[in-house]
Amino acid sequence: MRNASPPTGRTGRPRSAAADAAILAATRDALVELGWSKLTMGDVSTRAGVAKTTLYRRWAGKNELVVDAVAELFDSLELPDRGSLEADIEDVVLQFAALLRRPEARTALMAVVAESTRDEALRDRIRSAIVDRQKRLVVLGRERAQARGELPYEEDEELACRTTDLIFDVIAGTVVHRALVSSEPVDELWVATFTALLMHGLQGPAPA
Amino acid sequence: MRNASPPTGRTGRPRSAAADAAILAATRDALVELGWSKLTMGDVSTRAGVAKTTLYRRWAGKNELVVDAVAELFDSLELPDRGSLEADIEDVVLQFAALLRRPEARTALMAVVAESTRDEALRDRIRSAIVDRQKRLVVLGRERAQARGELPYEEDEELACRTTDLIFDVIAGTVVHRALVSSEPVDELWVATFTALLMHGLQGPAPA
Amino acid sequence: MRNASPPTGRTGRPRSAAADAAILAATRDALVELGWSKLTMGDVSTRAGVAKTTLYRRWAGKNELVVDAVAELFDSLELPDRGSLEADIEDVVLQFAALLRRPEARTALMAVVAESTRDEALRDRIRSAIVDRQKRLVVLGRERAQARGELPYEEDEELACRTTDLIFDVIAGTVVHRALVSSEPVDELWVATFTALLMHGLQGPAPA
Amino acid sequence: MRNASPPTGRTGRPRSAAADAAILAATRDALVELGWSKLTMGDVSTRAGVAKTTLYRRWAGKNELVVDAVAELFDSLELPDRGSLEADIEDVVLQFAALLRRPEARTALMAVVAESTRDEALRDRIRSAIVDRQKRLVVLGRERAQARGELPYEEDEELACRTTDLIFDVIAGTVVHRALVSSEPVDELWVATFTALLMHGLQGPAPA
DNA sequence: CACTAATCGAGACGGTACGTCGAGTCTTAAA
DNA sequence: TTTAAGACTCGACGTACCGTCTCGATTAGTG
Repeated sequence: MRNASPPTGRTGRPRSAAADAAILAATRDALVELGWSKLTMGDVSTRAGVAKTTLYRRWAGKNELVVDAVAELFDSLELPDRGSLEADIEDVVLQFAALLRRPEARTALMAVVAESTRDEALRDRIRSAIVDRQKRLVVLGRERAQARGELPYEEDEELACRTTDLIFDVIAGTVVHRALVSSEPVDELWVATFTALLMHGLQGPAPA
Repeated sequence: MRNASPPTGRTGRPRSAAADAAILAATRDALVELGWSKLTMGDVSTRAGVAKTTLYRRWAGKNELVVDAVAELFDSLELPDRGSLEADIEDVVLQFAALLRRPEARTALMAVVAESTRDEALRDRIRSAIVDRQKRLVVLGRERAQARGELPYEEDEELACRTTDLIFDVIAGTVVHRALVSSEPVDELWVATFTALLMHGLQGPAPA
Repeated sequence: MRNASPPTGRTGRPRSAAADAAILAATRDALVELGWSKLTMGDVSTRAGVAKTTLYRRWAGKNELVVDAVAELFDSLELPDRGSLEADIEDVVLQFAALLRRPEARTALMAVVAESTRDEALRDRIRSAIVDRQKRLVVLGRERAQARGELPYEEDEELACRTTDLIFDVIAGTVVHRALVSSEPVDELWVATFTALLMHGLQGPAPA
Repeated sequence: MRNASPPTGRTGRPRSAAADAAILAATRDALVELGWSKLTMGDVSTRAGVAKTTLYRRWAGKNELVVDAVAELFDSLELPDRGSLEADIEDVVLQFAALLRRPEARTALMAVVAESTRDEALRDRIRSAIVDRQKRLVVLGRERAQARGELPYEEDEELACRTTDLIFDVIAGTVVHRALVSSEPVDELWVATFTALLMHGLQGPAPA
């Protein structure tokens, strides 16, 4: 998530640390008000009280800036222990849905994914700044469920990893699709139905 | 999927039907070569051998044009009868994954969804041109499975409808997330695993 | 001043005579409201309640249309017999100044002259529709002055002609320059001063 | 003749001085080749090797740009001392006629005057950039003639001023009308005749 | 009376230029 | 060396008119 550092030399005026924070906050504000496509670098720099050059010295462009500005929103997701796997899933799905109701998150997430379809570096940045960071939730949920005896321990390391990825894609993908593509509400009724489906899927015989 | 019709009645030179087709084809070509963000209206009009004004007379902007251009790609999806629900699902998931490997589809789909987060009209257009049209596949698959005895008949009309929506979001969302967000391949092994999960989920007790 | 006639054939629907008048009137109205540069053919056709094709069937373009629309304004100039050459000149200069206060005349005259600097045909059209037509005033004034004994008869035909042209250029040019370039008022005091200058010039010895 | 200055004070990159000259030169070139009505801002910017925005940052539009570009052509007019008022006038009239034979001058002068009939600011700009600047020639000619004893000293300041204006309008207006409206050549014969007329006019009794 | 041929309105068509906006870079002086 | 300020080049935007074209619908005179 870190952006390019000063070239290394130690002399000269040091970079303002406050500027970084101001820029990211300004970016989020602008996303809320304007959305991705109408957000401009000039506007962000004005809001942050910073020159455009300062901004370009730290981020390569709009995409990189927005990924960084948005990524930390996803860090707010947590997995409180609700006592059962089913309850844990419902909880995190509702948190995720709430996050996707924030305009800066919904608009930015889809936009950077769209850009990343033609930009390898951006794809990596998204994967490391967002995807991989949130897989921790799936791993943690599985461990708790195993400790509770709700799920068996999986000894095949690679199979466990594939299952983690699958579950992550099913949960995140389904919620995003429901909220942003189908444009339907992610309410408690729907979450309960979805979670039930997922629970049954997970409790079936071990996948191939 | 139809764009705005000529406002008035019968007089005046009629709109060229050929232009519509040429413009949509040019749009898809441009998406392949340039991607969403570098696609320009001027370039599309040039490729189509059409004046820019002709293009704006028929579509309000880039978003609307691209939704129409891409929507018909999705019409190529079919649900051949493979003899079992599981096989049918695997088949259509692979088709969908193949579609998402086409650059014009992957870049455009996410981009218009991103734009739609701030544009009610665009959201409706996406829903009617893409989402609702492809739900037919889920409905058809369910009917075949019921005919085969794989799934029970559901008498509660509204419940059936909610289930259709859920399954659609799970399948489409998961595949899109795997392919475009996680950036992992949708290969036969993964499809089999995912389908197995889904089958177990469906065969569990009726959802709430 | 006449515009292109129907190709010669006698059959077919004849051109509407009313349309011509409506178009020229609409052109003058538009000149008053918009000035030369913002006058558009489409706007004129709308004002005249006529299709654009009808307009182009009769005039080649904006320049030709405006010359015709404006030329007849200049026909309103007259040379009443005020009893002396000096009084006659003052009278016609004031008339001309009044004409140049009309917005459609001031804007159109200069504009078509500007266009004519690069368009031989337009130059001819201006000369025949405006310049030559108004020289009659100079000729008439000279004849009256000669009858009164204010000016000698000139027997050299060609010299008389050159003198007519010179006086026309001096009067028209000076008034136009005062009104439109220097942007100063052409009031009675100025007219008296100018006429006095001109009278002395004319009463000097015969030019070379 | 100066165009709008940078609004604020001292910070930021200063405007390129070279650009100003390049743009004005390019404008004159374009006027020669294309004439007023086919001159485009985009073309001027290309010729000058400058971005269109740079051009608009300095001039409000085509009119203002052309006035500035043409004004300095008029600065080339000079009043050499030929020994008599009559000879001085003949000389400057011939210079002015030569200037009006240059395509960029003839087309642009009339065009901006035409535009100025509907634009107060442009009228002022023409007056200050062209009219007032060239009146110096009349003033200088009068002073020389007075020194030679050809003309009396005028003590009434305001009357002298009005006379200066009148002579300027007579000379400039007549020559322009001859050259551009009547479309007749301004040759030595015509100039001699015109100058003779003017000399007699000036030597008559003092105007009212 | 039907036929013929040019007219009429409406408005879509391919173009060209408009004047504005944003991207990303560069050049100042100040810190 | 970074900073704020702002001018720079470039390229796309969406609009406005241009002058042409294609329609269906009127109008005459002619056959």
